[in-house]
Amino acid sequence: MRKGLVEYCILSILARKEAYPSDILAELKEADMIVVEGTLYPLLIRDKNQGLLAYRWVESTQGPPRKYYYLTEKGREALAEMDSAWADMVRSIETLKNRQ
Amino acid sequence: MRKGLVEYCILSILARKEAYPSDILAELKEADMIVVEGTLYPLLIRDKNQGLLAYRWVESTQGPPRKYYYLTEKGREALAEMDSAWADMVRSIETLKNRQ
DNA sequence: ATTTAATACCTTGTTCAACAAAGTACTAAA
DNA sequence: TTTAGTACTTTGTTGAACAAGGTATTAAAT
Repeated sequence: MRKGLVEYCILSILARKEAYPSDILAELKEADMIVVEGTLYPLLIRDKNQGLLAYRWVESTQGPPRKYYYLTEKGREALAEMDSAWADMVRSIETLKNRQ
Repeated sequence: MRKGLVEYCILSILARKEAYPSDILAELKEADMIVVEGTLYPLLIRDKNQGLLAYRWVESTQGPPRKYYYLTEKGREALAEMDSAWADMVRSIETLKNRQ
């Protein structure tokens, strides 16, 4: 019911611009959301296999080439549903909290 | 990181008034948060064993006696931390979403 | 050339919240 | 003394997230 928040965050990040894993981890960290590599990589692979994400190789001047991930159309649709589910969840909590 | 939202909801409900499981399920449902018995009962027992909740038996006119659960002082402290964690999470999502 | 350090990516095994699908026990009315 | 309704419990499963490793590539240092 409320699993997949990390996935939601990652799709949200990639909705703005393509990024490679270290970029994503850095953005999550800036938002005070600590996620480790062992969580991120399998998640990216899973979403790629489901057709939500795709990637392209990009050469780096400071090391090995990087996998830049970006949202597919299917990924944007999935994100739209997650936006809705997240809004529902926030509303649910508010409902519970504001009840007298 | 973001597990335990059901637990958060239940403690929030019990922070207002004591309740027995069916009451809790009804309140969750009103807030559009579907939780099943198989989730609720073990969770109540777990939190009771951790000292966050306690219960008292109350006779019912329509069936067997009920376990009315209520928050302990330790439970209120735990809830305060969850309030903070939830606020952090909402803030994190907003941060990610509002970035240009 | 060869080692070292940094970067990038990947894998295996574990944990535990939540769920599914049962079951048991008690109460009251038929 | 069944039947139906309510209340509570248990066992097994799933899967997101984590912990703790590993391999591969690149560039700089030796």
